[in-house]
Amino acid sequence: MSSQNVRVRFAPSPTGGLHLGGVRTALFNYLFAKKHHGSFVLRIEDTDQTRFVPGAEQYIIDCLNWCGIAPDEDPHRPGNYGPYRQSERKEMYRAYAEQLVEKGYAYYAFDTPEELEKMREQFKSEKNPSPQYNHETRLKMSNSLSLSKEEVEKKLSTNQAFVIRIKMPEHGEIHLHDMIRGDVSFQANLVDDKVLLKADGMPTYHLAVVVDDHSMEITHAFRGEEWLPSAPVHVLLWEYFGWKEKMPKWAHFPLILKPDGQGKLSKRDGDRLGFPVFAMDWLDPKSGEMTKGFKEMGFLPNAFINMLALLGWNDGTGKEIFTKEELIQQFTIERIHKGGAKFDFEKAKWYNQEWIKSSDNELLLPLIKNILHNNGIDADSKILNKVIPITKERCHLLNDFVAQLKYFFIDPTEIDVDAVKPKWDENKSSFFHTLIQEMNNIPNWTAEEVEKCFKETATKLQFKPGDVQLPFRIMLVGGKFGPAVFEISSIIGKNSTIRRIQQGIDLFNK
RNA sequence: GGCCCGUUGGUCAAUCGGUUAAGACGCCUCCCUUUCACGGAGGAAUGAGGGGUUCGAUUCCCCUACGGGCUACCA
Repeated sequence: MSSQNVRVRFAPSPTGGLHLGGVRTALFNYLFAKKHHGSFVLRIEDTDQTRFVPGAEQYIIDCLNWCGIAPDEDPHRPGNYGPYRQSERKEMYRAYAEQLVEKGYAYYAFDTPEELEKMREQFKSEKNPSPQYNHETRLKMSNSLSLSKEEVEKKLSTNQAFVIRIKMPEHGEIHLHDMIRGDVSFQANLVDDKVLLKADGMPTYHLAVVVDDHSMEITHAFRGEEWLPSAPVHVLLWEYFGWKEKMPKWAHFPLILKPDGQGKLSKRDGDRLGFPVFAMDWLDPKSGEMTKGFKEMGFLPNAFINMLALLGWNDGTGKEIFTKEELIQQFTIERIHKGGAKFDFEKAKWYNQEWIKSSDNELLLPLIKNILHNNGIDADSKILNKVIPITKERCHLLNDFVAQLKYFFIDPTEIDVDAVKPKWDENKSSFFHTLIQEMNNIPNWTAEEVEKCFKETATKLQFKPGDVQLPFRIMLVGGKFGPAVFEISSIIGKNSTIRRIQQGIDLFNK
């Protein structure tokens, strides 16, 4: 295979927020394309007009952009294979479907939804709870196989609604080579006569995916495992159209599962367990409901894709932190797992923390500044530059910076009184009074000077510095956390330090 | 029910017939630190079950069990 012309596609339907699993599918496509110097295309599968959600398409593109895996070709940046929305390709599908009917590989079916329902009721049994439209039942239904030529002509000429169904063979096996799973085979007669063209003239996924992958010259078709059962239909279609030689190589990715219980991870699980499932905030235009995204939750895009890539894939060395470039370099479809993986938000946060720790100030500063601003704190960049490096190892999420940084800019609003009060007495009170006086005499307000002053005062009043250091920290910070106290004191300055000590004394004396 | 896919610690997972069955997250202990974290050192914890094949199976095959997906004019 020539590496030059690799073309892969991510083909979501614009029906709502972009799910983790969707992003990972997009990511694997992207990595594969980039590794082989090929093209990554975004195709919008909007053939179900009843499920169309305005804004969802742009949202998907926004998500991919945020992740840093923007497509090379999409509806806004078309290449030579447009249109990139299936709704705009509508005309071509009918001709292909008709072509199949002519060749005898498909047929017209006139059954109404009610009739289909009736059939399913009628043939339903304990042994067969969901009867199919297949070689066993199709002659009992209303279609161009069961009806006379005249009847069919009449229905067609009177514009009676119809669909086109594939006529699955009654014998033989259909083989498929999956890059992850190897050979997979299906009994042809066990697959039903799937609808190819719907009554509204739109194709179903089955027709569209084959026609479009062919006309867009897709070389590798990657999708979630949920598509495996219908893969034989697609393989057959490639054959029936006479395109078998150009059929893309397949790979079906394992599913991302719920952390607890079992089943596919859904948006509901995120709501229930308190973590995001969508890449970015999604505002449903119909319900007005807002669903949290990884971005807004405080994830770095590189951490997000790193985490996703390692959910079901690894390079075999035990390495876990990868830049996007490293992922592109190391990625192979064959090393993707076969089994589904339960999503673990704790591990996801660990990835983010690793990325925060190793990210440069230039990258972090604008993001943090913005988050602080949204929390009512307008932080000075000069101070932020000093303070981010000494607090970032404490943050799993970008939003954690609010708590870790707040006290550098404003006096603490919540003070952990309980950590001090039990051991607070007259002597400590007077120590801090003295400390204020001594501090007033410090000419150069540096961490070293503050520390020296603090310890000398403590010794002078016969305190072990450690006994008064915790109250000092709590006065400045509000709680038992943060970098070295004297460092903090030096950064917030003499005035703020003294003010907070005074406030602390007042509070603890109460 | 049928079809398809899967199954190594709580979770993510390495191993491509021979290992004391890696590593990571989480958890626990200790060290560093008179805060929290980072860092460091330890610890508990894994091959679903049964048959084969083989000198030797986590690894290959079969069966069972379990889990998941699909079974729409949705993708």
